[in-house]
Amino acid sequence: MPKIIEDQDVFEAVLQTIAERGYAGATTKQMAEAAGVSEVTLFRKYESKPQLVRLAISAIAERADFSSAVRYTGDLRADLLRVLHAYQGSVARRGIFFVVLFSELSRHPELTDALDVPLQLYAAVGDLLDRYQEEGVLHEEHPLHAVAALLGPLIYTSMLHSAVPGESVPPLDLERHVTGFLEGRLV
Amino acid sequence: MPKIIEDQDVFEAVLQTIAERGYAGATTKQMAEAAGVSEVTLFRKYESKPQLVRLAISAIAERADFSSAVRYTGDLRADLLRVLHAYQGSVARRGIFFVVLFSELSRHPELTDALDVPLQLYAAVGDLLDRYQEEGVLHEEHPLHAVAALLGPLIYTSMLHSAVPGESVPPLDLERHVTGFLEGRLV
DNA sequence: ATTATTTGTAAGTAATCACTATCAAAAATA
DNA sequence: TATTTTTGATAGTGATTACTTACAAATAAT
Repeated sequence: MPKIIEDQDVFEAVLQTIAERGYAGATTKQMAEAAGVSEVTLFRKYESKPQLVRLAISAIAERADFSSAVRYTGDLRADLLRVLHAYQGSVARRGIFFVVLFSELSRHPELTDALDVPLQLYAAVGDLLDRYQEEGVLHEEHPLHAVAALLGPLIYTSMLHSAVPGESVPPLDLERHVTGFLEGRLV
Repeated sequence: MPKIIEDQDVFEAVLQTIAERGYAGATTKQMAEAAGVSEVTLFRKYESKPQLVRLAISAIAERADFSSAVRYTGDLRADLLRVLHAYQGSVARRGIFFVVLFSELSRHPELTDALDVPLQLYAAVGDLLDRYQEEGVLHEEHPLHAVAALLGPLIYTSMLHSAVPGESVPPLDLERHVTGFLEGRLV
């Protein structure tokens, strides 16, 4: 009973499984089950586990299209909000996937190139902030530190959210977060 | 050639190994090697892998003693700096361990109680920030969101640091970070 | 209707995992 | 010195891993 297998669906299931069990902890059997596909098909079409994961990451990165979200318009607040919404929608939403990526994949040499995807995103956000610094709108600091202040709390929150299910940790209010980033929290 | 095995050293090696390979990815063989101890000894003394990890986490939590770092003095800036230094020194320093803890250990039911350690720390920091909010010194927001803004960037930076070795990502300037947290980045 | 393609099932591979049993050697204790 | 305790080396357990082979069945293309 061959059905048409959509790569996109398989990739989605793969990333979901990794987000839940970690890269080493996620078995190809689990991935196949999550994708509703036979394990054999996974190897037939994608060769190996690292190759499958690599393809999945590339696919999601293409679809996310951060490059269009990270752009300069002169409206700092709007630019930051757009970045945060894009990040929230496509990265933080996948639970803790990128955290796992960073903490585990860097040790798997055949997968380290997958790290380029988020690293380039962070660099792009850094460039954006750097431009506003040069304009004198933002205080001077290492752009990557500014990126940390902007995206770090999102990662932290999604981390907490995945560890403590329920409503004890409400989702970040992005507008408020941008305000805190720009104007601080002092009354 | 029996030598005296110090639990503390073994625990340190265990956490180090997990920080590097993830919980599922860290083998008992690797842990034994890192500790300079035979793998058999690990099982003789600590029973099983999850038990060993549980003991290691408890031991490090006891030694860290965050409760003395998180306290109210009325000097907001000093209180925040003290918290950040404590966090940087004992958590962020262990590479990415706590991130791995959050992303993986929540799936291993026998280890979930280890999550209480950082969760209680975050709650304590939240209480501290909440108090300053009630005094009218800080803007009102969900305390855990304020904690995210305070600690999230540290986690993000240590994540980047472990993924991209070298000097491309300089360590966070904690004083500057507190300033950004309190006063924002707008010129 | 025939063929080629795609998938599933079943079985099995070698490697690795957490973990155990056995025995000898080194140190601490007496 | 004699004895007990602690550790290491070796070998092995069954389970699970990523991955393969072989064959049948379902669809798509012709």
